[in-house]
Amino acid sequence: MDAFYASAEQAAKPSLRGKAVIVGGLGPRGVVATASYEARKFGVHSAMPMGQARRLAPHAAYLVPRFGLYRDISEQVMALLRELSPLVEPLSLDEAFVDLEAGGVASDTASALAVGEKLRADIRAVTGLTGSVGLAASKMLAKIASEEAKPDGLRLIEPGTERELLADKSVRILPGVGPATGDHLRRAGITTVGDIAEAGQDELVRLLGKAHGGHLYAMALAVDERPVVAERETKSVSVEDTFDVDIHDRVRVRLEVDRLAERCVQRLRAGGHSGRTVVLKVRRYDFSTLTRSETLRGPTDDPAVVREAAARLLESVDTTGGVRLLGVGVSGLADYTQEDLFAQAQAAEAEAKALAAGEAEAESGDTEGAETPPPAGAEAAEPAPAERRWYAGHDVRHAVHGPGWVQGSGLGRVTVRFETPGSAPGRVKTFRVDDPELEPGEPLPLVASGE
DNA sequence: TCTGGGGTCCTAAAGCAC
DNA sequence: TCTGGTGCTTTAGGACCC
Repeated sequence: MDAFYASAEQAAKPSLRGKAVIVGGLGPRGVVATASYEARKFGVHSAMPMGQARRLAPHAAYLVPRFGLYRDISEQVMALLRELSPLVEPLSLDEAFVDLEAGGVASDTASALAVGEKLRADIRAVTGLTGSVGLAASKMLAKIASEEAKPDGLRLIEPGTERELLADKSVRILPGVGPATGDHLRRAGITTVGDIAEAGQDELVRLLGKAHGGHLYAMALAVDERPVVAERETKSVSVEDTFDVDIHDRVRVRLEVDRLAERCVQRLRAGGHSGRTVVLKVRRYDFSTLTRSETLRGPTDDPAVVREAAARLLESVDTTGGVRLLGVGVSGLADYTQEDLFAQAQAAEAEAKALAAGEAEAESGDTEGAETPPPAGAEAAEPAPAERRWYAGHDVRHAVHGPGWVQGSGLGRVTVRFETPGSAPGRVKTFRVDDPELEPGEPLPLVASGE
């Protein structure tokens, strides 16, 4: 999908069509998730700090992402892809590989082009958004083709022309070559894909190591045998928060770690998983990042267990100077099964017994494990009841004026633009943030579903 | 207003078993 | 018993992707 989040917002908000739209975190440390093509003309691009984007495009519309909406659209598109083939590999909400051969599509150029154009038309009809299609003999080349097709295009790489096509391109177009590897190669005098092919496998392996070097050399020769894999199982689950200002208070750090552990376990459970390894991530004031991990004897999805492991890991981290980000993750995932439950119950029982035995022998000293966990989810995030948050870009409904979206808020006021995906650009009105006639709304369908 | 969040994969070191 | 090699697991970090 082209500039996906921004395009979805433009489709939902008529007044933003043709305008610079930037979707991302709006806090002091936010970054750009997606910039519309109009915004890209100002030099704004993804991963750019929001402050820099505001300097480059001060008049753009700045919106908070609405993942629920994007997920719904994504599901519509993925459903279209699954009509083409059972082998669909989503890369993200807005990208996927499709193995057309497995879908029984004839392998000639004309058939592929026909399927690609029909898909683009279907995506537009169903979602109201444009998507681009890359057609080629491998995942790498299809991806490169789709990049070249954007926006709103289709590109087919003819078999046999691959190496020629790659030769002059920057090494950065190859998957797996980011800033670090790009620099590394440049220092060795390698800047194009052709240079890699010329340098030879031995040289690449010497520069980048066996796995990475060998892989890259193959890519440079347009050799990519990676299959399209429909269902890849999750390997880890994590949550992290960057704070608007660094946290110095050790007690607060501990509290945030508890909350993150709680959230992490919720997600873990929602996915039907349990895991053995708990990971704590700390980004310090100077952006240095460290992780600490602990592997348990068996998989768990118990919030108390994860919280306590994370707290233990925190003990080994120096946070003087301030903490910018905290994260808690669980890896070593196991399917959540009866066996796990059984093993857990047994482990808990054994632990309880050991503890009881220990206490019986010596009822002094050892404070470990004696502290009672705080009541689940209690004093945590208790939002001040009067203070409603109105997020830029989110849908609202007014008792008199109907559906609209938040254009901005501050100083006790919230500005709403009243328009819907199918309407003409709408008018703006301003209300008090606690206006009883104003309430949060649900995203409206981008395409009228009337039959 | 310098640098998000959720992942994956690779590497290297260290500890341990054999 | 000492030593060496090997291979697995755990841990930490880094690069990369969208």
